[in-house]
Amino acid sequence: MPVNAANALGKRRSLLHETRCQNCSLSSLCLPLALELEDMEQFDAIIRRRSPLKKGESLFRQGSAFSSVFAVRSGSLKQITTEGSGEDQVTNFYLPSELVGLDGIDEQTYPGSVIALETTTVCEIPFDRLDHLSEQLPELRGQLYRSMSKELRDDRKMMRLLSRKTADQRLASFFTSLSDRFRRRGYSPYSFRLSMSRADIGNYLGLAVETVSRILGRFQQQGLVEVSGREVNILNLEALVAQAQDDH
Amino acid sequence: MPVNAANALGKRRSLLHETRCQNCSLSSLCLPLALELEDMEQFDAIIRRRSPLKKGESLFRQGSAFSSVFAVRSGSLKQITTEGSGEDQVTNFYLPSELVGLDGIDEQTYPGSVIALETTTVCEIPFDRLDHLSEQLPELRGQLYRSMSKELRDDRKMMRLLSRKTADQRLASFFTSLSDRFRRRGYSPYSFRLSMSRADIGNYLGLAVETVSRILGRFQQQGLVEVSGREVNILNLEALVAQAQDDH
DNA sequence: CCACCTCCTTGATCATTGTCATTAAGGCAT
DNA sequence: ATGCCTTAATGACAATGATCAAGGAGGTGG
Repeated sequence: MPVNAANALGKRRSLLHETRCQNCSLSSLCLPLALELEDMEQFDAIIRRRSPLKKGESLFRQGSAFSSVFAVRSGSLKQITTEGSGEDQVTNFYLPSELVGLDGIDEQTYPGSVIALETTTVCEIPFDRLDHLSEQLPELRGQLYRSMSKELRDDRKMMRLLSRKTADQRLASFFTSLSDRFRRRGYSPYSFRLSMSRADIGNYLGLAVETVSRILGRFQQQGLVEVSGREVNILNLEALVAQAQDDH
Repeated sequence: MPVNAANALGKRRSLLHETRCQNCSLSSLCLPLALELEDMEQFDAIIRRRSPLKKGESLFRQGSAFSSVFAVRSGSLKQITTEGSGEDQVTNFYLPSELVGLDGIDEQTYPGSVIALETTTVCEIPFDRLDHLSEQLPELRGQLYRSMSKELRDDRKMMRLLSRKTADQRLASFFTSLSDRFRRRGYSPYSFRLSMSRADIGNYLGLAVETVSRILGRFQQQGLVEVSGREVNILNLEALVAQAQDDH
């Protein structure tokens, strides 16, 4: 019994340890990044931890009532929006530390479904409490503004990609952007695993699956990358970056 | 002299009248829309009025330091971003009551130049003062969040348009969207003047100018619209809306 | 009022990428 | 392991929209 109790305590402590912002390895990237320890505790107190999502499970569905934004803790997700009877459209991929659901504030419903691409854990941040806390914590407020602003900026990049770049440039951009995001998160920028399918990539980039396949093949022949299934090895990042630029 | 004084006073009053949020015809659409009269006065106090921009003049240039967001009071503008040695990309058009510059918060520089398409007046809202005021006025804060969220949502729509819609659907979407925005602002949704060139439209929609011209011609033959130069008459809005949808 | 310059239109041709079809490979459950 | 079902690769063909070329319209300044 004492042993069990000790175990239970240990478990609880480790759980607690894992799930506090102060101890989170993402704290330098995530929403509370600008907060003092004391303030971070306040922020920490409004967070709701979720049990992990399994691959394919949805965090929320398009059209459901907006209540929270979510910070990705581990794993990855995609956002898909369905319009009319039309086909789904992948509008975003989310990696750890990124904020999901900000586009639901305006109309108080989520404009797309967000689905786990692998086993994924998120921190749920009830928006009304976040807003209220942001009243007292200017740094938090600023970070929230910055997060939204950054997403706007990224969207502009995406629009440029979709309206001006060739299929090759799109794929190159996709890989260099992923590489960069991994680098920022402390992972290898050269070697990673795609958590999304070719279909997801194509849909996101406005390309047919076949085109994605073909170009991946071409990139391999050119010695830019080495792709085996979903494992990616970037062999020549420079060249890939150059390729991604739409000025030549 | 007394006459002159009276004139001057009259001028000043009318200027004052015109330039206060309470009296602004856009107050039901603009940032302070949720504010009580008393709060609106506070908001009003931080606004800086700008002398009108002439056609082609820029509100700010890409890369210049971020300091303010701007609410369009009259006229219209376009945002263009230049990347590398690549061509310009039109990323947005702004109509009265819309907020310009929100994508500059994150990196503290404006990610694109914003240029008047006609004689245009804007209200300048210094961001630090806006942020500070938003601490005391939850409604203002909420409206700011909503504005950014709406822009994110609109961006998703644009991405969908760019990656999944045909040229015809893009043009149809463009017209129905404009129509709707004019309607909300109390103008005719059927008859309006385009302040942007065909080149701007094409660039924005990811199409060549020639394609824009051709499709406009086709729309006229089909009796959907009547276009003469930059004057637009929508003859069959229903059909145009149907055309804009990407499900058939 | 004319000339010039920009903006717009229209036609012909070409290229990129999508679609269709088929095969191969990989993952998961029985 | 075996087989099924999903995912990926590759080839042939077609289509949408870009590019190139040239002419017309409209507006602005001399």
